[in-house]
Amino acid sequence: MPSQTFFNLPVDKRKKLIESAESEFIRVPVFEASIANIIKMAGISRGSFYQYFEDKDDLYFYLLEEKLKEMKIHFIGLLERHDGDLVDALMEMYCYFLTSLSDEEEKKFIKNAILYTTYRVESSFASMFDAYVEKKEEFEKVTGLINKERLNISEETDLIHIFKIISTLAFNNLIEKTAKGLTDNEAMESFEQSINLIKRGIYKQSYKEGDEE
Amino acid sequence: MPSQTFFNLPVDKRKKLIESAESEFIRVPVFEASIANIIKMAGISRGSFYQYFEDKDDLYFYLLEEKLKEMKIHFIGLLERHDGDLVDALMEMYCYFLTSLSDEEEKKFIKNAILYTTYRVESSFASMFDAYVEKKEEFEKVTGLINKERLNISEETDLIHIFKIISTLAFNNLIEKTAKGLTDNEAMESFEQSINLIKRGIYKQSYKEGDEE
DNA sequence: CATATTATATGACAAGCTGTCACATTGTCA
DNA sequence: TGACAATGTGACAGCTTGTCATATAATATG
Repeated sequence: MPSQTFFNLPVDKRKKLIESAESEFIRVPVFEASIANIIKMAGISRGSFYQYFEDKDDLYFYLLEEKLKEMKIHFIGLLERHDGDLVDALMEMYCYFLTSLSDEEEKKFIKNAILYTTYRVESSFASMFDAYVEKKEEFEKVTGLINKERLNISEETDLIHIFKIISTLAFNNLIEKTAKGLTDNEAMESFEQSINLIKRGIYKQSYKEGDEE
Repeated sequence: MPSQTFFNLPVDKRKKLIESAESEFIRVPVFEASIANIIKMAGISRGSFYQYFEDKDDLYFYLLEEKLKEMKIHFIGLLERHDGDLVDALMEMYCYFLTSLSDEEEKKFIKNAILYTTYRVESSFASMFDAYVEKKEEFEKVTGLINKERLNISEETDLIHIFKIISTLAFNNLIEKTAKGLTDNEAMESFEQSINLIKRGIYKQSYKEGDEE
């Protein structure tokens, strides 16, 4: 987390610093980004930088999470609009995310995040979908909205697993899209095909029942 | 790829170099690993290092892929042993991978790979499961072995999607296990629960049919 | 055998990076 | 005005990487 000093900064200065950082993270992935570049652009001294942030990562994850914050807000609304259909809501969520990456710069930022994703980056993205799993009350607020009638759930934990499966697939679809340069449509189609498969099950009903121990 | 010069090296020297590199990648993740440390341990000069490898990544991915090579060999055998059941074969594959990470050092190496996974690392791991998708003939050799009767496939591409879904889930399970320090059993259980969900489908049959457009 | 040619090995080096610290400046309150 | 805290500064040590002129070893050729 950035220090209080950073948040005490006059708006202009803070804004300039953030913009400088963004433009550096647009240029190259985190691990290649240079603090020297950022402070040069922002016109602050090296010492100041370390007064605001612990290190490069501290700044980076602050930015990344700020960018993802507004995404999270949408989810509950989407769930209501889809009559509690978890899958449909998550799918539109992902679609919204894809199309909201409107300008080129935003896309490059995400590309640098995605292609050099570490566990921590993935967690940030995952929390866009399942932040609710962490905080019990938030989670229950969401599960209350979900139409469970529709889902093939036998245990309590199944719901969490479904959450995880879908967000994992969404995230992986994003990586694939980014790496292979797919269009939004191509990515969404591939995603839909996967989702349809797991909706209806990858095993035929007849075999399944006979096979299960 | 390492240069020919590297492969021409006397066995002892090459071995020592590889061991030095391994111990550095066990100590810290790639992006923190220091070439200086590796060459000091291996007793070679800086210049030589750059005659063998393009850069740190070149060495790293050479090592990583060597480690994964033997894993791939198992897969066809597993598929036969499971009467062409794709899911069961992939599951045992993953289980084998987990338990084969026997010694502590091997585990640390993988941990450093997993927690600082980039797209390239993920691709290396993915290729353990779906290398076959890339090479057409290899792929057909494998698909020939798969019992498709059992699977809920309507389009040609569904099979590839199933491959991808399962390997994505396996990889993500590995990340989760590593990050949260789960035991092999805990990880496998969680993985099985996810797999069972997608085997039978996450939507109830009745709703599905009525809902689909 | 001697010499030419190619392959390999070396470490000093420029240019870059990070995080720290003694010090300078600014702001605030009594 | 003085005193104290908050903030800003850039030189610095110590690390990093990749290059290159040079030295040595190995092989081929007349």
